[in-house]
Amino acid sequence: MPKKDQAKPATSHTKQLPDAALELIAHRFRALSEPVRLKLLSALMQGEKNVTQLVEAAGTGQANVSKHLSVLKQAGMIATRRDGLATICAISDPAIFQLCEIMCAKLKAEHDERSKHLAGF
Amino acid sequence: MPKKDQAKPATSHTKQLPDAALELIAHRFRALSEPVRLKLLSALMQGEKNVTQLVEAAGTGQANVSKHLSVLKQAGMIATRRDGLATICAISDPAIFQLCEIMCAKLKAEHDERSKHLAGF
DNA sequence: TTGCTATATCGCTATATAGTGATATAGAGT
DNA sequence: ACTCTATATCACTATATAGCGATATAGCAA
Repeated sequence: MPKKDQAKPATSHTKQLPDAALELIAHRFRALSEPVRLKLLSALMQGEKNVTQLVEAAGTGQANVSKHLSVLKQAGMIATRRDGLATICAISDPAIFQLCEIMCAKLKAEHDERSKHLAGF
Repeated sequence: MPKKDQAKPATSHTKQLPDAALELIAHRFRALSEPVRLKLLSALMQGEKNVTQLVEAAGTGQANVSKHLSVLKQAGMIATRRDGLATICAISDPAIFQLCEIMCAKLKAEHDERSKHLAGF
């Protein structure tokens, strides 16, 4: 019979993270894997905003923004509260800043590298 | 005619990152958004490995692993070299470690939070 | 050459999800 | 009650991609 993963790691040197944890981590990275959601987070880095403001910032439809916001919320990246008619959104996890900084630095480094290749042109 | 994004930011206060950069960043986060790819990276954190070893570690088919590796390679996260019959893979960007550490810490914090809620049970 | 092994690629199916327009719900004002 | 505004949800289409089996390619050995 094929060996199946149990709750405890079987050999303790084969895998350092159980599959369930990998799925949770992948799910969170996935929340950051869409340009519209990054644009929403980028807008929220300047401070909390209501959905109408975010629709304006995102440049896509209201229904679409609403869905993207629920993805970010489920991933624990933003929090929402109701204020009268408006739903106010704010970044709820400062780790977002670190993650985006690292990824941006990576991008910038690669961009500089590409520019260097064109320098002698 | 509908207004299209030009190369230069129009107003310079509406968006801090151009759409093209957001797409590149999203693309890189997307490479980290699949459990199998995270498992591959996790295996590579112990040192470089050939594809056969990675197929074993990933627990999925060889064709699938090959595709996932090409995604990671295109995202600049791993590098490959040929050694006889084997293709040796290695993590090419130390930023991966930071990204995963932050995400894991986030997960752990949330898990501890959930456990606390069950503490009085 | 032939054969074997390691890896990559192709063709396909199934699933997930981004986007849209229409509708539903919630809250405030009349 | 009705109306307006803000947001959420539904129904649908289109696209992307994970996974699989089969095939192709590359390198080594005989």
